[in-house]
Amino acid sequence: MGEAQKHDVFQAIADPTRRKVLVLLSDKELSVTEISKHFPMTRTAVSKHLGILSESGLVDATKKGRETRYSLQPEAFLELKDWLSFFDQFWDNKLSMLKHLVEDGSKTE
Amino acid sequence: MGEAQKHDVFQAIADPTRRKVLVLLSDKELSVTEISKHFPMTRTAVSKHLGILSESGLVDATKKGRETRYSLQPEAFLELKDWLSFFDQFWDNKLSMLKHLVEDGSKTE
DNA sequence: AAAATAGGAAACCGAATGGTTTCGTAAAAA
DNA sequence: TTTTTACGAAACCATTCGGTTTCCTATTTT
Repeated sequence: MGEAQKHDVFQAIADPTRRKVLVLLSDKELSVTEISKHFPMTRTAVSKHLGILSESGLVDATKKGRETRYSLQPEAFLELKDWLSFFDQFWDNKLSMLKHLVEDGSKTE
Repeated sequence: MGEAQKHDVFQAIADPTRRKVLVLLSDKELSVTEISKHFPMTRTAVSKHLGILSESGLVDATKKGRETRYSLQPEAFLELKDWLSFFDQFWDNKLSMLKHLVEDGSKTE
């Protein structure tokens, strides 16, 4: 019950390599070795990235024989969407305000 | 034209302090000193966070006399929304698959 | 003019990050 | 059974990160 969970979803998507991994996994589940082929770094490095992704809940790791299949865990994106959606209101307001300003023409064209 | 831009939006929102700053700024524009009151750290530390946020484009910094007013730049959230929305399709599919599974009743209730 | 206020720049520090190589182990193939 | 393959754990390394203190420069206020 006392899982520390060192990495959350926000940290997980902060790294470009990890974001690319997520895109790769959106197509189909893959092993570490398969994923590694897409990156100019060692398999171990990719493995660590997968560790962080799986710790954050964004991907699932399932052992199948001697290999581990990594797959997307789309539900985990909800936390991100929820946080982002909070700012939607302001985005809308500010955008319509901007529209107003432009239409009012405070700038002599 | 050759702006390096060390910090992008993904890195910017990775830190919990910065996420909280964004929420604060969503209410109204604030100065560094005002924002600092909400955190158990020095004004300088908060100032650095604001530097990163403003570098990423998520906030705007405008000097007004001796103080700097920081405000939300909601348009910058679009990059995040866009990236996230790519995964919506998979989220939807998996969710409806799950729904199916549940409705089919593979679990004897 | 003097004092107070707002805030950034610089130097510094410990811990975290992203990467490497090396090694051990379990499963599959020969 | 021997060998190959898949992979993680560990130790290590340079750089970045989040924070501090100290100091300097503008603006306000008095």
